[in-house]
Amino acid sequence: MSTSLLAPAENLAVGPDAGALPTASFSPLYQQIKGLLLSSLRLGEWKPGEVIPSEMDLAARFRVSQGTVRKAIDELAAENLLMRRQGKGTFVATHAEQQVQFRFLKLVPDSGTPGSEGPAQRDIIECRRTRASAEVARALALRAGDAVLQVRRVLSFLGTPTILEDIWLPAATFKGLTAERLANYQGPTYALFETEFNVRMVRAEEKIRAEPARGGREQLLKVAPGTPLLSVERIAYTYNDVPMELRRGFYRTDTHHYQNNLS
Amino acid sequence: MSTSLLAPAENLAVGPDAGALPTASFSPLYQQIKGLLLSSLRLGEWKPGEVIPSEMDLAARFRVSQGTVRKAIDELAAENLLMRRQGKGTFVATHAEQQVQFRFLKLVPDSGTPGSEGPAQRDIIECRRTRASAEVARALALRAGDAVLQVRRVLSFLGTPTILEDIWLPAATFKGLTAERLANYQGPTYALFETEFNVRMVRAEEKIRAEPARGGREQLLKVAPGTPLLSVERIAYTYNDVPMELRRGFYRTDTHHYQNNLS
DNA sequence: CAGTGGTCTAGACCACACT
DNA sequence: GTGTGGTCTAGACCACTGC
Repeated sequence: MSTSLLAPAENLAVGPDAGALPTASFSPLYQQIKGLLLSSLRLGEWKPGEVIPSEMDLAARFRVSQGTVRKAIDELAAENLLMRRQGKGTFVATHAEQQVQFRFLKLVPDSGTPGSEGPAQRDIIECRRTRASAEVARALALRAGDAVLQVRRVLSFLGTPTILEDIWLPAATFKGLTAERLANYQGPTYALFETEFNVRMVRAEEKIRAEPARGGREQLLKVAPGTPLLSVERIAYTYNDVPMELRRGFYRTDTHHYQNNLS
Repeated sequence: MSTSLLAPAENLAVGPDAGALPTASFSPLYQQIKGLLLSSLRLGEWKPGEVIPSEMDLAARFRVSQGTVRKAIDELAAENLLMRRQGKGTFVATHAEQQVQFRFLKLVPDSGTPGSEGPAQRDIIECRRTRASAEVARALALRAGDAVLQVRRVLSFLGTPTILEDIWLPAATFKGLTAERLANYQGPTYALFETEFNVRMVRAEEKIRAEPARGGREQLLKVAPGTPLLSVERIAYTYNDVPMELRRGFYRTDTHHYQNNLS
């Protein structure tokens, strides 16, 4: 990795360019700092919602200049892992915030703004412990047969059932999750995961298809059999690209649509 | 806006902090530089694919430090308007590049990578001049009845018709576009727009729904009537958020899916 | 007021590409 | 070698927050 942060004194010994020694496979200092910050986040040194040390403090801790720390933080902020607030500090991002409440839910009402319908009504249909199928195991990087929690729920807006979701979670990590806790918790499900299970979802991948309503889903969503639904398969990841949730959603799109911005 | 770039000499007169004079509504210098770069892009001073002047040259031109220019370019690069290549220079982004060939097409085959099926076969069903409906006019910021070009085409992968698209373009800007030119052009349609009509698409918004195949679309896509299709309504924008294209696509999702990454 | 993040500058050197 | 973007540092000052 070039300039070792295990011997940080070297970085200050020879001047402004100390961190940029020539190497075979070059890794910028700020990337290494970013990695260290990531470790601290992963290990829970700073928890979601908390402030992290100031740029100056971190610079002193890692024996680099403030600008280098800044660049590392900039990237983490761009990835939505940290949140900067001028005059206050830099905070660990959390799903329990109004601003980013719907960051992972791209289904919005055709008229009005996201959330304008008020909070969704959540009905937990079931929450049970089961064994991972081959497909679930592959998605969650488990072995087939490993224990998983399976949750089925319906989200309704203005009284209309709109989203049916099946969620699979590794039972080892989400030990103690029950239908009651899911139903009673106020706020995003991912915020509950943060506070109760110390799991922060960082990014997700979604595969979207159009499928006819069948297999009992038409009843739960109160649509005619065969009605086209949006099938949204999501894998959500924590730090270090570790998959932590598989979610299969069926969205009604008669009054809502999936909104995506390309750039 | 604070420090005026119309009187740039002031910025160098008093030292390192010259650009950060206190103001009522504060606008950082690099944001102003970004605006100037955006103007040059919009006015076509540098065309897609071309190099822009070096950071040092731009710094001299705008009478600011290289670091300030760098930050402006960084943001434009993050928005995919510019492309940096170490050792070579900074280039105006273009849709005519292998790397970003499919930046706006999120439909990928279930197995294999995007583009692994080779180039799509494009059949232009029609290309005609018509008048904007109220809906089209609203999307393209035109007046109802204004002249628009309407294109209908089918994209096929490995011989299977997979995407049916209706495209609406303001006729004033796309004067001279014909089915022949669309069919004969090798490469992304947006690359043709760049070279032939000097229109560069910068971002787009998509609204996605599940809808049954009907109205003749089932025949063009060779599916049974009522087959669920992904309906993708896209508005694409050039610089300054000017809408330049309305596109309504219907995607078969039996062998492909719409891939989206959330973060 | 002190402390935080945010901006700007200046200079040095590195990595990469072309000649 | 020369020129490009990329990294790192150091120091100054600005804008915002809260004591």
